Amino acid sequence: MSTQHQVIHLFEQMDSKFFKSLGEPVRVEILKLLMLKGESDISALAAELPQDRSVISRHLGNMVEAGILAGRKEGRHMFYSLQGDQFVGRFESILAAIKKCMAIDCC
Amino acid sequence: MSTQHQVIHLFEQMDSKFFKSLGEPVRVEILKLLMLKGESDISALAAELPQDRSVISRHLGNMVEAGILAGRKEGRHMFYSLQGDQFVGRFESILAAIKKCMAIDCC
DNA sequence: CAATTAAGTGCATATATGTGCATATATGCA
DNA sequence: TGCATATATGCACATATATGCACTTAATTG
Repeated sequence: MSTQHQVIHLFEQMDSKFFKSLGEPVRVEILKLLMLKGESDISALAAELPQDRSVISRHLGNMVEAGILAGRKEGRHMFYSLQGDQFVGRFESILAAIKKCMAIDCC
Repeated sequence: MSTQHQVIHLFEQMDSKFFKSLGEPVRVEILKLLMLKGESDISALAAELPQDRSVISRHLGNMVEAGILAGRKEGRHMFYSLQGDQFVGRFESILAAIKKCMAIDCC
């Protein structure tokens, strides 16, 4: 078991919106494309995916909401890109918190 | 952007079943309880949650499927516990893979 | 064996979510 | 201004998921 304090700290890091967003395969595909192509607009992403543009648009909105992507508007184009530092930081925080819990005598 | 090889390696680690499981608040509550109380049976967990026992049972099954928990049967009790090492390892693999992608010139 | 207790399953249902089409909104351009 | 392009939104619909109740299955105990 772990101490209450450490567990509470862990679960402050574990945002269900973040995991839920990463739990949808189409969104993960979008993430993959953004890492390979770099910042892209919706048309460029939709061109490589079977879903409708409107669907991609909504998934992108979801990922911005979840703090995974950043959106930048330029003229009539909307460019999306991975929030690299925040994305890494998110996993680092969670991992550090889990390790603290485990270090005690948990599991 | 990152190289295709590294991105592919990252997305081999990112199992949607794992994230989907962690994206459900009730399952996260169960995880929290298991970290605080240690290995527990369904009745003990259900006693601290508003949902029906059958619901807790199904969530526990989901988390075993996702590789988060381990189940151990003892008599008529079914004990569940966090797969601590695997859980940490999962986040470590993902984080390492992300960092390799980021190290290039991505994002 | 009958009764009790723990867990899992079948079923119905409410809600959430992904999807695509049609349309609205916004921007750039001739 | 009129038209084309890029994105977002309203809507309908199919599927997925969470939930609780009733019941079954499994194991202990009288």
